[in-house]
Amino acid sequence: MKARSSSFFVLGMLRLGTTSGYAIKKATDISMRYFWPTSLAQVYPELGRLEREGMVVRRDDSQGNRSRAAYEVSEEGRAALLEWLRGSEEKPLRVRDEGMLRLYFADALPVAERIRLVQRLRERNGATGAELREEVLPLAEAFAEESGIRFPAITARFGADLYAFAEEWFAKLERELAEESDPEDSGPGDQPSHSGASNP
Amino acid sequence: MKARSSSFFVLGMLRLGTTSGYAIKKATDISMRYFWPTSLAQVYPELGRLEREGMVVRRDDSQGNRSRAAYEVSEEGRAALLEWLRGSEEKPLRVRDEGMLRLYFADALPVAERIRLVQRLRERNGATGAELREEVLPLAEAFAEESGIRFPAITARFGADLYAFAEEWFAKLERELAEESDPEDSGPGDQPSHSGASNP
DNA sequence: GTTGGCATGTAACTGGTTACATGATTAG
DNA sequence: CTAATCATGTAACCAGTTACATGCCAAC
Repeated sequence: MKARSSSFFVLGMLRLGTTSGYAIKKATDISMRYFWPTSLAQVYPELGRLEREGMVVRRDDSQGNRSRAAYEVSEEGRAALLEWLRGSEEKPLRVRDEGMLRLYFADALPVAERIRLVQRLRERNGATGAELREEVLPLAEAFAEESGIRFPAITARFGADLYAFAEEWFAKLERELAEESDPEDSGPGDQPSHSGASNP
Repeated sequence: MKARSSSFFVLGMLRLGTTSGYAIKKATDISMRYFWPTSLAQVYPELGRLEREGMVVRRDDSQGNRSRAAYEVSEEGRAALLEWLRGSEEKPLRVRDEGMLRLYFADALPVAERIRLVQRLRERNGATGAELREEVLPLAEAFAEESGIRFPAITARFGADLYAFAEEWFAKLERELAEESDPEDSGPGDQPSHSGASNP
């Protein structure tokens, strides 16, 4: 079996209780899209591959005239998943993000627009954080309660905390840039020294 | 001109003072690889496209027998970059990471191995954080000092802080899991209730 | 009766990586 | 003298996305 992370993604979702391709996509959109977005056009061929490799077994689960497949992870599939989970060398978390690229080049913008850019970046992180906190975390925690499966909730929590951190970080940068460009606006009696190597 | 982020990446790097394709790749490896990894096989064709579109001007910069091209951003190129930097709707920062996938499915592992997985994830974030803190940040700050261009350093700082946060978060999770599975190991007089919805 | 969700799949395209191919110059 | 770095590019491949194509069923 070829070691594609997408295969393990599907395998893992099946082991978590989802049975059909459609269900995998739906469940992912709710809970895992922040760290592993996917599409149906990826899930279906992957299920086919896994079946051919004997990692999953397909069974018909049609309801009346509406066809549906139900997949089950085979013994080999379980073993492969476990082996992958144990896999030792962890590649670094790599982000590839257009927003960060904009930040990197922000010197090209006039000061006021730099601040607006930073503000937008703060807002988008805030929005993602809120989604995770308010929508996916509660669901993941409910799932943990009823099933005893805790790591989906832990993952959601990490996402919520991470994006909250990013939001705060950008909020702080925003304040600092605003203070620099507009010193009179700082608190009463404040000497707005933009000097010392303050945080960002 | 087609709105590919890779075009703006190259455009931006040129505006930052790098002149050749090779130099762009090298500079990226040092400073921006954490948020925008790239390869020569992407940079060269991109430079070609940008030239055909009139965004950059290629000039020969060969040193003796060693050929080298030097690109300069045209007026149109500068305008396009600026427009892109201003571009309003900021797409959410999307991560796609195998490590997080492992975390999500970690319930399938026996407890001791879950902890080891979390430990590995902590370590990889720590390693990336250290690289950013010790290698890229100093360089970016030196560059800021000599050029007045600050946002590369700000970006590096964000990366350093972000990965440090992630490291701490996983360290905390690691401690909590260890305490749960091995209650005698907790501090003297500690009632190791694994109950209350503590952080992760 | 028509919109939206359930359900499955394929085709075309895009963006990116690794490997290949070549050659000059410099540092050890 | 040979390994590393500078320098440019192409070809083959891979993973992922969007768009297309089809049809059932429930809700409004």
